[in-house]
Amino acid sequence: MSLTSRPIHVTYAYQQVAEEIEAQILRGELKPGDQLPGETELAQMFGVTRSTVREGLRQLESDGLVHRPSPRRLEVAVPQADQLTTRAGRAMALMKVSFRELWEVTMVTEPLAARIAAERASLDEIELLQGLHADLVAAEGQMARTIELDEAFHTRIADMGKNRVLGLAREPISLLLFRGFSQIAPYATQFYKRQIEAHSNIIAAMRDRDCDRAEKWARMHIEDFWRGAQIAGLEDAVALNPRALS
Amino acid sequence: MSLTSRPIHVTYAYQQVAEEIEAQILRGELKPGDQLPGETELAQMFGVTRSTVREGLRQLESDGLVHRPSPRRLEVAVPQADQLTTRAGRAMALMKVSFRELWEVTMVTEPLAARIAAERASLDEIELLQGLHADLVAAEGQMARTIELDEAFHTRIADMGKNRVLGLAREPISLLLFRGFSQIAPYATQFYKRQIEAHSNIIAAMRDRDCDRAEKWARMHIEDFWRGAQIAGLEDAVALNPRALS
DNA sequence: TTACCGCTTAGTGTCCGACAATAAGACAGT
DNA sequence: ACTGTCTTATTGTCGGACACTAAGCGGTAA
Repeated sequence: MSLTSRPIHVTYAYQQVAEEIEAQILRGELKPGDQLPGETELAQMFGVTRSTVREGLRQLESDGLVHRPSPRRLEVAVPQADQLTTRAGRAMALMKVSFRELWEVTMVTEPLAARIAAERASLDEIELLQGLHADLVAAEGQMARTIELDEAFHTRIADMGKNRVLGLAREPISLLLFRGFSQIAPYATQFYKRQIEAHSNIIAAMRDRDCDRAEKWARMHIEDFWRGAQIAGLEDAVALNPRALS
Repeated sequence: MSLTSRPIHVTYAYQQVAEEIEAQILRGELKPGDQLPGETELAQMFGVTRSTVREGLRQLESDGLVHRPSPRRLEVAVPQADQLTTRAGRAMALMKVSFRELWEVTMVTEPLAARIAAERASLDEIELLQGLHADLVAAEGQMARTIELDEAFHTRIADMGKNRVLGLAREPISLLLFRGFSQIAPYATQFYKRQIEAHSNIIAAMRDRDCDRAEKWARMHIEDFWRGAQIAGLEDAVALNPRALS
């Protein structure tokens, strides 16, 4: 007997509060920056206790839909990318994703990022990127710093393409992947040179507005990374959560 | 004058509760499926009231780190992809991302998905995909159903590649993009035929384990989508939140 | 024995009331 | 107009309370 039973949806009061406010935000009745009534008032409005409202608010807060600049102000939040990044990164770490999985995706995101950056970046932005690259060159030998700067370099490129979807999608992935570099660096000693070469070429290509070249160098750069992972024998190793390292 | 001010981090009790439990999960001291102590006990452990514990738990709950199968059981959750999808989709909708942004990324994710699926999918999986395709063919003319099935088709392909990172990254994007198709469909009448053709060819390529061909057809398929958007003049239109349509 | 059934109980969801700390706004002084 | 003080509303936290129900227990029946 197959009796199609939809799991009944018991909605607790605090959930309803959260959902109602969420719905209003999603429908645009509440716009980012708008201030919400105080807890007591909300409690009255919904006909529940303040405790109940609070639980709902905590949920919305951690959903990133509302936000407290100060304990006194409760306002509709503009969605924060880093919130999502944290969450996605955590999820991937808990899922124990392998470097291979991360790499495969990075292998398409970074070239795309380089391509559209080459197409759209302003000269100022390219200059800033150059500065970041200089820092990276100067940091030769310091692994932790190198990783941090490399990651920043790639994120910057992604931002330059002015594609927020790409930014959102790639950030948690590149975070995990590049951080993981600390595990492979000891095995890939000549990686630094190749990295610098690749970065230089990407910048040069961007100066020339040569999308194809920028894309190609980005791809080669990520391929190099993979070679390092192969040498280190970490292709199917699990990427660690950056936040768990502290 | 640039005075580097780190924003002081006032951690309220409920936050500390949440953070402490989160840390234990991330460190692996608490593994998915583990049951947590009751609220009263937690309150004693942390030396706070139950109300405070509850607020912390609500936060963790909506973070997807813990989860209540029944009100009595509070256990460490295995991260749910759909939670992240919802959140990311909401964020993108609120950021008012354009079809162009969505499309640019989809243009690299879907071909990748097709490629690795062609490489790794089992014959059974390909068969199942074929079935999905048949449903889609049968649904000709019904836009809503077509969109739904198309979306399912692409998601299925992504799953077949056994890359969870790709799955996580592409899902919210494709959701927004394909749902958006309802806005362009009226303008792209011959799209259905091309869609079916593309899907057929992808499946055929997968049967032959021809990664390149699978990738190529996926790319063409997504390109077609873009042509539709161009005809409809929606390249820079804002994608609507699917959840806001209800 | 195993399977079923009602009872007990611990734990949740919600409520109420309270209090110290403090941010925000009003107000006054220069 | 700017700065400093005062008031007050609101938050974070507390403690206690109660109805409801899921889970475990023990007893009964097959």
